[in-house]
Amino acid sequence: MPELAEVEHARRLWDVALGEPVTSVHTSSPHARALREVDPDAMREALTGAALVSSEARGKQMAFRFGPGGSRWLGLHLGMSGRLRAEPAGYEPARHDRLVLDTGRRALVFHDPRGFGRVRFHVGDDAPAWWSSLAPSVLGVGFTAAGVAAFLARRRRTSVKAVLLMQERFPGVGNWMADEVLWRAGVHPATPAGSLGEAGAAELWRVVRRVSRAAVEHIGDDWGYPATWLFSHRWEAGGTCPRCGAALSRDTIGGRTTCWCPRCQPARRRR
DNA sequence: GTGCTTGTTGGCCA
DNA sequence: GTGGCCAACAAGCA
Repeated sequence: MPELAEVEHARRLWDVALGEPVTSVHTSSPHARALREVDPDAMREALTGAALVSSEARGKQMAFRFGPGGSRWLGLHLGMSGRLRAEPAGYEPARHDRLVLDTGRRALVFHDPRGFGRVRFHVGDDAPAWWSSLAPSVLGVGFTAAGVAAFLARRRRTSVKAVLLMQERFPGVGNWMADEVLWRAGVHPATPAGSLGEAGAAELWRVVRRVSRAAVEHIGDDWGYPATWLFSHRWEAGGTCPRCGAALSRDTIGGRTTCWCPRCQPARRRR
């Protein structure tokens, strides 16, 4: 389920170890896909003895910084099925644990059965490109209505659903958030991005921010979203629209399973 | 057994 | 070069 809010939540789970030096580093098989971009031995050497000093999430990406000045950069992406956990000291790495950092007081675990997640590592005072080149947060000042309008215009023939999934403009928006946004905006997911126009783009911009902010506020240990959200009904058999009660539609749009309300999000007439 | 899956990438084609 | 689409990656679940 890792989208913006879940990633932010995952990041906080590891923050319990802030200030604690790493005593040992366990990685799964060196040829695991998740580790394809790192040298496990070099990472182990650079992290051992270094304390976790800060963490940050940007969209679906996370950076954990270790050591004096935060010069050791550990980047994590959860992929489809990744989870972060903090376990008591003495934790034994289990199947599909891609990375386990032991601090002596607890173990920080990156668990990812499907292996679409990704570990990156960098040593240096400056942020590596995989961190510094990320798109501006949808909750920050760099995410503007004008930027959204220009992006939609450039991808005018692509379905708005597929466009919302593009991390280069909507970092952190994933499949369920895209559907939630379109449902609230009353836009059919197959609508070509270019047909929304300036007003439609501005509305989409507003709703992306609103859904993102609300998702971050609601994420927590009990992790559930309100029953008034499409999210709560999209996977249940015979799910109905929480706003109008109509049976929800489901189809593949933009290459992903997409759920929408045919009454609240009618297909657009061609102009 | 079948047919899905909350993500990303690379390759192909227009 | 840009935009657009899709298969592939892997494991678990119904």
